[in-house]
Amino acid sequence: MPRNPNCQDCTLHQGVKNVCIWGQGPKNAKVLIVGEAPGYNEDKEGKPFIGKSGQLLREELSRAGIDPNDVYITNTIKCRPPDNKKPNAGQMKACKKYIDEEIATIKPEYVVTLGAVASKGILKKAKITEVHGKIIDTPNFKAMAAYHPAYCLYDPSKLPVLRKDLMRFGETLRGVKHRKQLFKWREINDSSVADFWTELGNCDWFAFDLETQSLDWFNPNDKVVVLSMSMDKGGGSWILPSPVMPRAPWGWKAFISFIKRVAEKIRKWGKKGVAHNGKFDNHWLWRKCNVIFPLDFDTMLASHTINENRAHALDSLATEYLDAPYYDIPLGDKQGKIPPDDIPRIHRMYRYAAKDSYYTLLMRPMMQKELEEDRSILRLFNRLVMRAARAFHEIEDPGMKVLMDRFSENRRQVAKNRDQALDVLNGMAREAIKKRVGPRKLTNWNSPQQVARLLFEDLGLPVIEETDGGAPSTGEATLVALKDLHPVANQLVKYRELEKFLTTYLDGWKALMYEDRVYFSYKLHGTVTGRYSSRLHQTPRDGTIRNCVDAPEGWTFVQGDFSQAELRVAAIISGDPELIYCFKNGIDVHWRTLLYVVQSGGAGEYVKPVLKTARKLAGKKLNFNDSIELLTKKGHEAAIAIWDGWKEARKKAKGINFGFVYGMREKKFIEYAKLKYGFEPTEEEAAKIRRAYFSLYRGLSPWHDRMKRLVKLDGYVRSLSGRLRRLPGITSPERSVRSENERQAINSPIQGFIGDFKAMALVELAEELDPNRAKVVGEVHDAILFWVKNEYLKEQLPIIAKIMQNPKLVKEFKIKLPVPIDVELDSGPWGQKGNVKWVPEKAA
DNA sequence: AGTGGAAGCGCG
DNA sequence: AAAGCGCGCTTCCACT
Repeated sequence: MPRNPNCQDCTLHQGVKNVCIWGQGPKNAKVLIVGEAPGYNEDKEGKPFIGKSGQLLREELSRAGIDPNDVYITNTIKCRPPDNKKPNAGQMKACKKYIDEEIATIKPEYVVTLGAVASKGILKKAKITEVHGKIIDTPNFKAMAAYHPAYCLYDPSKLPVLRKDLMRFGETLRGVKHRKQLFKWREINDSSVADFWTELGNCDWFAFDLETQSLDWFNPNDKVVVLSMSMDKGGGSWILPSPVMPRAPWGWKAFISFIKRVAEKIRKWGKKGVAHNGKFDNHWLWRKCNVIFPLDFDTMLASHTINENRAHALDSLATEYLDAPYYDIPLGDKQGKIPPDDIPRIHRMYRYAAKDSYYTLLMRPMMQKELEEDRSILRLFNRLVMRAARAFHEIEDPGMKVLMDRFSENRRQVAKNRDQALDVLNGMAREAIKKRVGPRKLTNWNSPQQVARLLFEDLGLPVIEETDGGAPSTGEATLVALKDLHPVANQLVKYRELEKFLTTYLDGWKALMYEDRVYFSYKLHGTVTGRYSSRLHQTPRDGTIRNCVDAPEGWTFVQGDFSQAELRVAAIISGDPELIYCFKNGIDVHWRTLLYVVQSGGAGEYVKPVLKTARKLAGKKLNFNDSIELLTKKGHEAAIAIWDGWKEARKKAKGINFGFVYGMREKKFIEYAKLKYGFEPTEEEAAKIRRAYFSLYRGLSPWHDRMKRLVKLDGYVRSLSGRLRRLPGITSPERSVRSENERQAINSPIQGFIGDFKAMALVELAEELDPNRAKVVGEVHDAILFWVKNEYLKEQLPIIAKIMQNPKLVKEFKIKLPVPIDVELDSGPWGQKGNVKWVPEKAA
């Protein structure tokens, strides 16, 4: 099939200069490189890769020792899509025959795909961040996916990755062997077990990894499939199959007691353990064998501490560090779901499992070296990250106690309300449509597509905003804007909330539950800033779900909050005198912001309430400025006692504080105000409020500027705890990318430090508290959750507060905090109104 | 039958 | 000219 200038298989041929642009290069090329689609220049000249990204590609090929003239270069899609849009599925399909034909004609030994479109189209592999750089075998050629040079031009932080991938690829072409295949694995049995003990006895470090039937370590029905261990100092890799596997050398009792003996010897001999997300493996070892292995180094957490921006999956790190070939196998195989007589497939699984621990073992010293390149990073990893990893095994283990009766009753109620809301919704829609366009099929209200068709076509309502994908949005902001035009809008908001509660939480949690406990896990590497991530974090504040979480019989659930942590740390880092003054003198910052904004002529609806409230508080009529001053002094609680509306007003100010501190501009502010509080400031009013804000907190702008300068200079910012946030995108030629990186440079040190501060408290609490009296059971960013034995509440609350306010590690890290971190403790079912609050003395 | 991107929404 | 930050989960939908 030759090039086809008359192709009309999709719409792309319309409006392009050159239809079906073919590749360029030697017809017998050993390497075929395939990009995405022609751009403007390519379309104009009728040749692929002649613009800036083509130039970059050729440079990088040469740098990798590959002559650009020796390779055949083409695109997945042969016609230029309009407006630099990504080709859609139909276009991909229509063009597939051409690129297949091209590959069949050239018969390359190697194919390199550039970018997600090519990777998906040619290799059927999406997730370019995970698969790039791996040499993958396919029936007709070997292949490697890499980032597209155009993407690297857009975000230069990806360029080193492309460079490294091409370098490695060049070496592969020249036949450079990256690593001698020393890897071999052995299965434990009667004749090999003596060698196993010898190797374990000789090693300094051992790596361990489990394959399991599921991720649910808390479920007694799910079993361990294999344990793999690898030893250094000349040791090899071992497979210890559980009785889940056919021909396992033991039954469950013997398997478990063997693992117990291994754990005992490891302890006795002082062997050091390394694992990739070892917290997970230790959960299983603890629940199934009642032992844990020492976790002295976690390669997943090291990877995150070394470079928070990359993927931390073991196989992608193994590719990066060790040039490991692609070695993944199907999920079912890892779970042991293999026909018992399929020995090769079982051995393939064992080999896979053994490689996991082998690669983990090999990466440990390499990562150790990288950590040692930066003293603060090394300190952070050893004294905080690894300690937290060990602590979280114990924190997660008991799960969260659920009040089952309350939970099921709430589920029933929410389901009923959801069904009712749905009926009302359907009724409304049926009526309205009948009048306008005649009968229609019932809308699936969970489908944004169908909702959009109903709102904007059938009902003829105006489109308010578009989604990222260019479709008319049916999000909450749109529905709020439409609420006076059609009752369906408001009703849909109600339905969505109930549906969310029901599916995501009340039903969604069931998969995490066993008996009366719900088991959450935390990713300590879950964010780029250094916060943790967990499903628990999204639990609605509304009591429906939260109040069902409590402590077991005889214990009390306690939540310890760092009060206003983000603004406090913003005050510390920016040095803003007003914020510092507020925190030192116990003035509520949201309240201060609110009154100042009103005083400066923003939020006009609060002028009257200011005068009224002040009059009541003073017992006489005051002028406006005196009223503001009095309210500031008396505080928000006194004001709320007089007029409940101040509560809502303070909430608005909270949004202002967070938005503006992190760089929100007028436009977004208006949107935010409209959605959350139903008032719509003009551009001018918004600008006024914003100006007032930055003149009150005059230290904020200089701090923003400082962070922008720093990140531009260094390419990273560092938090007080020494954690790095690398922002290589700051050098992008795209203003929007640079701006995004600047805002992250402002936000990350705050978010990151609070995360680390909380972790400092957490490890101390987990290590120091007497678990018979109080124990940590979870965290929510700036809050720590506990169970406290009832009779020790009085004794334990001050101990908890003291550690939370002043963790020892803060001093050890030589961090000085001019503004104290205050905490509030709250006991009773999680988030329940009317719980007992306890505020300790202010921190020193 | 499983996968992955979008859209939408819950949290700090 | 234009710009809050950080997450995880469920559903739909298109695809293999």
